[in-house]
Amino acid sequence: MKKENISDAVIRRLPRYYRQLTDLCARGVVRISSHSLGQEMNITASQIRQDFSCFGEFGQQGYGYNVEELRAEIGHILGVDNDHHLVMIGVGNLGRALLRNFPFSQTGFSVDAAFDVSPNVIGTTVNGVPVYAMSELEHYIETHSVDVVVLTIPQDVAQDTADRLIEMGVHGFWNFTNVELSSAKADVKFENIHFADSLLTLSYRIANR
Amino acid sequence: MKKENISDAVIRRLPRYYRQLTDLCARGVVRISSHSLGQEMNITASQIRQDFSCFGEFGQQGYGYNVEELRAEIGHILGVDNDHHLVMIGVGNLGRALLRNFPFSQTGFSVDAAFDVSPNVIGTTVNGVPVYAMSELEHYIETHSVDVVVLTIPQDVAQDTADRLIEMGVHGFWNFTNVELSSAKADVKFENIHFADSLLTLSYRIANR
DNA sequence: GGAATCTTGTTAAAATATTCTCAGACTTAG
DNA sequence: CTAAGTCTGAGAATATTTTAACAAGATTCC
Repeated sequence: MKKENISDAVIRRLPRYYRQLTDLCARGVVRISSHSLGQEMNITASQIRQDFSCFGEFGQQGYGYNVEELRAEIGHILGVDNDHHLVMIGVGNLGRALLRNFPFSQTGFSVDAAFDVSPNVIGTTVNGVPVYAMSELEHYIETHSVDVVVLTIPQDVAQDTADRLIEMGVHGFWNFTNVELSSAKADVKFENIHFADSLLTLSYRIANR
Repeated sequence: MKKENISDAVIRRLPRYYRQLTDLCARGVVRISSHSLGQEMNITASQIRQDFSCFGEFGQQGYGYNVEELRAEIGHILGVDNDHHLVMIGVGNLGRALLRNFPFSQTGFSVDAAFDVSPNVIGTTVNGVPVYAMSELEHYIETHSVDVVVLTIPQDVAQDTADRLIEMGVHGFWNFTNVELSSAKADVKFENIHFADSLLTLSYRIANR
């Protein structure tokens, strides 16, 4: 039975399923039951079936799931076959590392442009992505379709920059700054990578293990 | 009433409290009630009080919380005043970006060394951190105290490397590779930064907003 | 083809997490 | 000093998430 509102907990597990299924594909596994998938992932079979059932019926009784088919379904749910357009704001060490290493295309994103304030990088390209001056951002957004903006900028300009972009209609932010961004508009989505938060939870857990 | 087992959900909120309190400190705010803190953070006052009560009684009826004091308490719980030792394995674009930008010392970590296989970086220093050959890793770990290892290496060597290190007594991993690491030992803690998972959840949410 | 075995999707139960409520302690203002 | 107002921490009530149970469909093996 398809569900209307999918909980955040479920959504956050989807990429992990997708990864595992990609791996199974690569290993040539053709079919898998929720039970064995659960064993591999250290998740209960119940949870897996419950999760999948939010989106449809992908399995067959007595057989299990076809790995390739299930992978495609979850990929589709996550939007890996979309053609989302993305621009990066801030081409410092982190921004450059992402442009060079991260497989954007495998996740359904094409990186069209990057922006920075530094004359050192303006006019260059990083891994084929042209770097423009921040002053050109407004015009760029108005004349191109941009689904997601990656924020790898200093934290003191993060909220202001986001506000400007939201005003121009951007509704997806991949935020690497150490601040909690927010918007009055409910359909603007923020996804944060908070390095410090992550390391601090590890700090807590190794001290209290 | 202090609790014995703290849930993961609570632990993951602590760094956010810490960040907000740091900000309040900087703004010169001396006291704050759970209610107003909740308003600023978009969290219910109940949840805040419930969370804090897992660790002790930090507030005062009729007054609220002393910002500086509460910040210190939470910092202490998270271990920002610890002196954890950390080494980085893999000095590619991402590793370098972290070494250059991430404020390790503010989170209670000192970065003592980095390791890589590439002759181009072995023998250099990045932001004051010496880069050694991977072949020296074993000896280094045996002769130094290492609490956390940062893994910024290719995913195909991630689990093997982790296994070697666990064998040598490392029990904290900050994992940036796109694989799920695991260990039979329960006191080994993994904290993952899965970039792709993060972007995929954003992809889902902008498509289903 | 038929019996035994699997395995799903769903519903129910159990476990967790969040929110509500309120007595009692403290603060502030007069 | 007193009265009115504020705010915490704890316990109770909800809500959500996870796990268990199971009927029914499908597969496999003989």
